[in-house]
Amino acid sequence: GHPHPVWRMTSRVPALPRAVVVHVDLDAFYCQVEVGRDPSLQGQPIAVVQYNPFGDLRTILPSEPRIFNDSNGSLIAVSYEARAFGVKRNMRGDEARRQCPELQLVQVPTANGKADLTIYREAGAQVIDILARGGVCERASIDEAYLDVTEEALRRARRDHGRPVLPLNPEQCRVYGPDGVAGCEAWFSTPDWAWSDADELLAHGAAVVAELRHVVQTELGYSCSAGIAHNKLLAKLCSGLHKPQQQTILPESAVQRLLDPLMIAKLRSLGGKLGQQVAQVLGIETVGQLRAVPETRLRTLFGPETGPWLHRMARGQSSDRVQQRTLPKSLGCGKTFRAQNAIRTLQDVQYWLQQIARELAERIGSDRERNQRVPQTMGVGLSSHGDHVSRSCAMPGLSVESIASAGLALVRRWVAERAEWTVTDLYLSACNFRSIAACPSIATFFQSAAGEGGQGTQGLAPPDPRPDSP
DNA sequence: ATTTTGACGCT
DNA sequence: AGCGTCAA
Repeated sequence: GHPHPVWRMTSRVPALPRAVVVHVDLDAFYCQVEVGRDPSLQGQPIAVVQYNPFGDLRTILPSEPRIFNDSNGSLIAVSYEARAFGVKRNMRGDEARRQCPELQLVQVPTANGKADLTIYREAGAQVIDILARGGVCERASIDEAYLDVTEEALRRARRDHGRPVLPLNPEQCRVYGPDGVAGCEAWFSTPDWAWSDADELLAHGAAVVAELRHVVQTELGYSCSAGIAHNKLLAKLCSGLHKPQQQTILPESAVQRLLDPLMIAKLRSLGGKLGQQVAQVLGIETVGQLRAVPETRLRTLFGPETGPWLHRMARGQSSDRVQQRTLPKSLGCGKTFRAQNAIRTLQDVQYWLQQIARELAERIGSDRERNQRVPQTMGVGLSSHGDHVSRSCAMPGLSVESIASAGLALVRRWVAERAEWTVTDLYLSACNFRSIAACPSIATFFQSAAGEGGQGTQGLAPPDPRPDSP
C-alpha cells in the first residue's frame, strides 16, 4: 500500500503539493484504428458504422474488406475530415451521405452474429501501455485515460533547477491564459522569477504529456488530445477544449473564468438527470450561477453528500484520485434485439447465449493469458418491456459451454417468475478478477519492492516486458 | 433502427 | 446481490 507520512496524522498539515492530472482522449479513435489498418483511407472523410448489412448474421473479419458505402447503419465514430462536412455521430448512413457523398463507411467487424470490438480494444490497450510510462495511469474507457504525472513533473522541476522548457510540438499546446486561450509560447517564456510553484509544475507536466503523445503518434500512428490541470474534473474538461491533436493547460488562475460561463451539464456526472434537477430546482444554467449558491442551501436541497460535492464542483475542486488501473474491471458482451427481432422463446435465448458466450469465453481466455487473472463471478443481463434485469452467480468454468449453460440457468430462474416475457437485450459479463500470477520467489519479491520508490517515477523509458504468454 | 460497452453509487 | 445512473 501507500506509505502514509507521519505528518498526515498530526494537526499541522502542510498543504500537499498540487497534483498534475491529465486526461487523454484519442481523436475519433475507431476511425484512426481503421485508417491504421487501411492507409488508403488516410485523409479521407470516413465513419465507422455498427450495423451489419447482412442482418448481423454473417461474420465480417477484421482482415476482409469492410467498406460498405451503401450502409444505413448508425455512425459510432466520425473522422475529422467527415465532421467538416457536418457528418455527426449517431447519424444514419443515408443522412451522412447526403452531407458528404464521398464519405467512406467502414463496418465494425462481426463474429458470433454480433458486433465484435476486439480490434479497437486491443488498439486502446496499446495506447494505455504507452501512457502508463508517464505516471499513474487509470483506464477510463476504451479510448480515454487519466494520468497523474506529478512525480515526473517534480523530478523535472528539481532536475532543471532552471525553468520549464517549451514542450515538444508547441503548436499542439494551448494554455488557458489571462486573455483567454492562447498558444503556449508566451506562457512558457514567463520569466524565471514569475512562475508560481503550481504553474511551474503544470508546465513540466505538459512537457511530459507532449512527449507521451508524440510516442503514441510515432509508435502507433494515433493522434490524441489532452487536458492538463490540477484534478480529474478540470483535466477532463479541458481535454475537449481543443481537438484534434491538441493539449490544453488549465492554470489555477483560469479555473473560474473557464467554469463561470459553462453549462452545468458539461461537468462530468452532471450531464444526466441530476444535472437537470440541479438546474431546475435552482433555476440556473451555468456553473458560475451554481458557485453563487450558498453551501448550506445546496446541502438542504441535495443532501449532506451531494450538496457539498456540488459546492466544490462549482469551484473546480475535486479530490477524486487517479487510480493505478490499466485493465478493465469487467468483461462483458451483449446484443440488442429490436422490436421485430425480440426473443420470445427459451430456445432462442439459449441460442444467443451460446453466441455471446463464445465471444466472452474468447475474451476471458486472452485476458487470462495476457494479464494473469481469471474472473470469479459471471452475470447475465436482459431487458424486457423496457425493464432491465440482472442475475449473477459464481463463475462455473471458463468454457463456452459452462458460461452459456450457467447463463441459461439464470435466465430460466427469471422466466419461471412470469407468464409472459420478451427479451430485447441479452448480455453476459464476467468480473471479480483473481490474480493467477506465479508466486515470485522471496528474493525477487524484495528486489522489486525495493525498486518501488513511488508511483509515476519510471520516466518515459519502456516498461519491463510484460509477463506475457508462457 | 442509438449499439456495445464500461464504472460506480445506492440499498 | 441487483438496480439505477452516467458516459463514450
